[in-house]
Amino acid sequence: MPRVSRQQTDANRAAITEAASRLIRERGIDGLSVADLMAAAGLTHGGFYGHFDSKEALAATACRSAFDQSVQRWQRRVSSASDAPSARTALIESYLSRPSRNTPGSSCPATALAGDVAREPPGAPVREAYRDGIEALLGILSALEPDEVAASARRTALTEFSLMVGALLLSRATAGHAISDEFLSAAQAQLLPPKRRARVHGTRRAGH
Amino acid sequence: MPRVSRQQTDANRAAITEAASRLIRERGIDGLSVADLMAAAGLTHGGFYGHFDSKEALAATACRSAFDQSVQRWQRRVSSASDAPSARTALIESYLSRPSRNTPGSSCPATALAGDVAREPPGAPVREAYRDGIEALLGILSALEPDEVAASARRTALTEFSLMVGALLLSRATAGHAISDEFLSAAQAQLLPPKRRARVHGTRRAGH
DNA sequence: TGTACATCAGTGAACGCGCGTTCACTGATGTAC
DNA sequence: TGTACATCAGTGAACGCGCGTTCACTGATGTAC
Repeated sequence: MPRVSRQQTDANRAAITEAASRLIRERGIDGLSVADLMAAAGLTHGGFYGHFDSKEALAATACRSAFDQSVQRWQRRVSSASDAPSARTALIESYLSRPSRNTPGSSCPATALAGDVAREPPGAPVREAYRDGIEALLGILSALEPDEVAASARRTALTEFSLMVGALLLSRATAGHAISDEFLSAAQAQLLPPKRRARVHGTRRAGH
Repeated sequence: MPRVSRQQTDANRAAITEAASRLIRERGIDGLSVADLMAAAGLTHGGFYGHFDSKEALAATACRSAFDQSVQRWQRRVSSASDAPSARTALIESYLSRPSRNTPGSSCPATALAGDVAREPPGAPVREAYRDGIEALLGILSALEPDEVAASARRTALTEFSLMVGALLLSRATAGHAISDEFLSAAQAQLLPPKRRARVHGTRRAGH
């Protein structure tokens, strides 16, 4: 069954990228093997190098794909909200939820990949992808801040995003203990005005 | 040179633990090999299993050792400060500094290991060690909060600690770009009263 | 439109390598007398 | 205190395994006529 149509080739590449974007968030860069990835995409491992130069290049593409998904999800939430404050509330409630904590594979790569990217060497391609993704999410968040001045809105977004990432990651690292939920609810309480605050164990979908 | 004295045996075990506590923060749990670890401790790899049951057990011990070091460092800072607010300021300035960002091997395991521990299976021994360490650091931090009520001080400590971990980790993952320093300075500005705020590029020692 | 054939996407065996772990061995240590 | 010897911490070769990557091969696709 070799020599597949160009259309099928494109679909295969998309399947590999999609599987990689999920598996890299679940297992980390080193935890994802080429053989497992190709199997998840319904192919055999030898074909991998027809689509990507190396696992390193794959990691960067998978990271970019994961951020694209997150950016689109954030933008969709913003579009469907009545105003900036309620969009901001929806984003934060979703981000700091149990479903988000429990399904890293479909969650925000900023949190899922932070530890991996932090250990990558300076010139690694995945670092550029990660930085670009962070800037894109920060741009969306800062536009929702009530701050009048842009520089001030960015500073606010930087600290709020840091808090969201830190709380979600600590919640994952302590999952199974009571403190795991405490991280989520304390961060929600800090970020959201009391009136609009939602319970951590809400019914929102996974992701952010 | 086999059959070393009991004193030397204890010293060797301490050397392995110390090397592991540093290397696991630098390279992660999976990134640290038994052979590299034993070489760093000045021994050959075969002797590892005379000291630890498995690499999994080593990870838990190394995690505990790293947190012990952090707890002691925090307590020393608190003891040498004139009052709670200045102790809190010293801790935060040190945590959110460039030296801390650049030397993960001697930095806080809460940040360095969060991503690794988050991916460990539910029963992994390192999870217990991590949780115990987080609670110990939170206990120190919450005692420095001005909140009158204990529950309120804990909530404050939970969000402040999440912000510190998130900002430091994002700073590492974006190192080499201007935004890396922005994460540190924005979090400092958020956590510290303007008057006492210090520059990110201060001359403090690495660590936290 | 139909035929001939070069292209090349995917297959699966194979590569060298480093991993965690085991184990027969060594010889200084620590103990029994 | 001195001697004989059992103990056992550390050595280094070896294990099976999975990793990233390569490559000869296959045969449907896509093109040239």
